[in-house]
Amino acid sequence: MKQYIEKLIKSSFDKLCAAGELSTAYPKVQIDASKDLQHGDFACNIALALAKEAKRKPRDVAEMIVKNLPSSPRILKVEIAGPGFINFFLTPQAFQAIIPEILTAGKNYGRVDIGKGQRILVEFVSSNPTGPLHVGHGRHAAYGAVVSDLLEYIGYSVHREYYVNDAGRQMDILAVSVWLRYLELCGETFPFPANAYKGDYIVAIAKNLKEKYDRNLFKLTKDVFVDLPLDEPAGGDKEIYIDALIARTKKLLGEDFYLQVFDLTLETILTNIREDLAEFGVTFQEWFSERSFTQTDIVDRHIAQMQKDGLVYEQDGALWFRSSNYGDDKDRVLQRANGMRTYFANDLLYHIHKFERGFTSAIDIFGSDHHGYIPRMKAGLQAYGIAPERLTYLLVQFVTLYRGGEQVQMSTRSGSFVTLRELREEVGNDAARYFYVMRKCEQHMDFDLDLAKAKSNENPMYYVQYAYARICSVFRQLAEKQITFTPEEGLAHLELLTQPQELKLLATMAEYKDVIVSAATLHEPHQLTQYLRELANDFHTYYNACQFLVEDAHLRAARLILIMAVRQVLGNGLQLIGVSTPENM
RNA sequence: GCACCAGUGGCUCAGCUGGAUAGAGCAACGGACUACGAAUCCGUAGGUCGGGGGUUCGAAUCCCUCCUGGUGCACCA
Repeated sequence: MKQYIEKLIKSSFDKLCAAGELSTAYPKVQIDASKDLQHGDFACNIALALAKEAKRKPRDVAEMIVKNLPSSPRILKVEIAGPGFINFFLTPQAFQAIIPEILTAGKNYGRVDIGKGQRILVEFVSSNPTGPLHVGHGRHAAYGAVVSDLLEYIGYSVHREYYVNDAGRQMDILAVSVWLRYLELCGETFPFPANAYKGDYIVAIAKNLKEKYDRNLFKLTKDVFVDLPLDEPAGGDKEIYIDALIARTKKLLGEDFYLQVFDLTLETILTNIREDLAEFGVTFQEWFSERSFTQTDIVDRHIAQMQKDGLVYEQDGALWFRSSNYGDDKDRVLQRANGMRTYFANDLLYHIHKFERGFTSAIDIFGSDHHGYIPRMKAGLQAYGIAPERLTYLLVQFVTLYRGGEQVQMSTRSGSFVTLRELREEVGNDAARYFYVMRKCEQHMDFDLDLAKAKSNENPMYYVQYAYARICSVFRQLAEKQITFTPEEGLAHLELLTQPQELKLLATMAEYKDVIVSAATLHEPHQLTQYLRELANDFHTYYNACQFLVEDAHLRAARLILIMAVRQVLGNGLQLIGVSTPENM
């Protein structure tokens, strides 16, 4: 409808230009659905935008535009108001036309083709496989999934990717943690390292290890801990201590056995993460392994290329990337003095590789604590000749859990955290999905478990689902009362839909496409939850104001076809955010 | 110290590519079931949009500055 009105305005504008009344360029105009019914259905600000350049009063410009508007069966009247807004009042027919459009498109109502099939890579969650997903990851998962689905809905070809950090020191600490628990299961006792992973899942993996290998991986405690530096509780440094312990473990077990422990640990945790996400309705096209990527020669080749291009220099035995030439605060190390590549080096090349794989753009959904990382990554891409705008960072703020009015303390290392799985079991997938995307991503989220569990009417998800179920219930009543109804009957009498509540519902439904496009392009799923609440509210209001199953067969059919369209839009929206559409509750 | 995000009714938030009287929900108060589900609806009350400057026809929105909260500033990942 907006586009339609814009066309009318453009036509009037062109006419004025041709007549020499106006000589300015067509400005950026805004056409918005009015908040206040007194301001009509849509308002346009073109006169205010033009006034300055045309050197006329806004209201005069508005008058000229209105005078030259082509007439249309969809426009009831046009008024000039306030400082120079042009308000459009639509005819009921204009609203009613939305119903056949919705019902014809069905599940695809709302789909548009803005993306034109462009390939876009969305990387999200990418949590280190060092433990189960917790509630923070859940927000990333839900948000990333909905953003991806929305982009797909507007015509992009979306590739959802999980970057598996299966290399590096954290993974070694994890493997050692498991092995030490294994030793305990073999009957050894010793103080557990301060910096090791302590969650129950570590013990569970150790049990598997014990079952699979019995005592084949066993080493005596005294051999493991002999001549190690002091751990933190003893006054030492926990980082130095754990590194020494990793080296000792590798030495005692040998490379093959160490890898067995490592792989079993990784596989167990990764499988758990995969299943957890799948149950949450979040799936990926690709699980991209850091380890296998860094084992290729791509990384070395790219670093060599950067050296050749003069983007890199050597200092204190390390290899530095001149990121400060590209807007970063300082230069960054790619290769440490000990010959090891930094995480940044691998990650940068991974991102370059994304574009080499043919994606026109990429989105990274990261925790907001990574914000400082963005400039160096963009610098790296730019240095490589990849326009930094092709990579978009979406930063997701933390989730704080409240239970019994108190903040739940969370720490991955100490193992005291609430997992996504626990959350899903407590509040259900639907509520979790809905709540996670209800807030814009950069907004810090307080998640009150008691409230979410309460399943009271404070939960906006129930409100929307209830509207859907209520409509289903009406159609069940229809069957019980053996009233016949066909969509054709309804479509034939749309002109009977003239009640204010009916026009409001039609107007809200007509906005759906705009909401989808806006939510998708701005990566703001909360716009959709907000919209669904409004549509549900319009329906509930209608429900209380008018009866559907009335005597008059024509009116009845028209009303039924209307709520059928409402059900379609509610269903499409709920599906997009990954929430079920129960026919009764 | 530098950087990023946030600061809107009692609470949780929307509005932020400048637009008409700042919107919802919850909580509070008052109403509506002999009708398709009252898990609903309708109404009332409640706000110096963190403070102060500026830009302009117009600022919650843009600029500057200050204050508060969170986060980040490794040859860790």
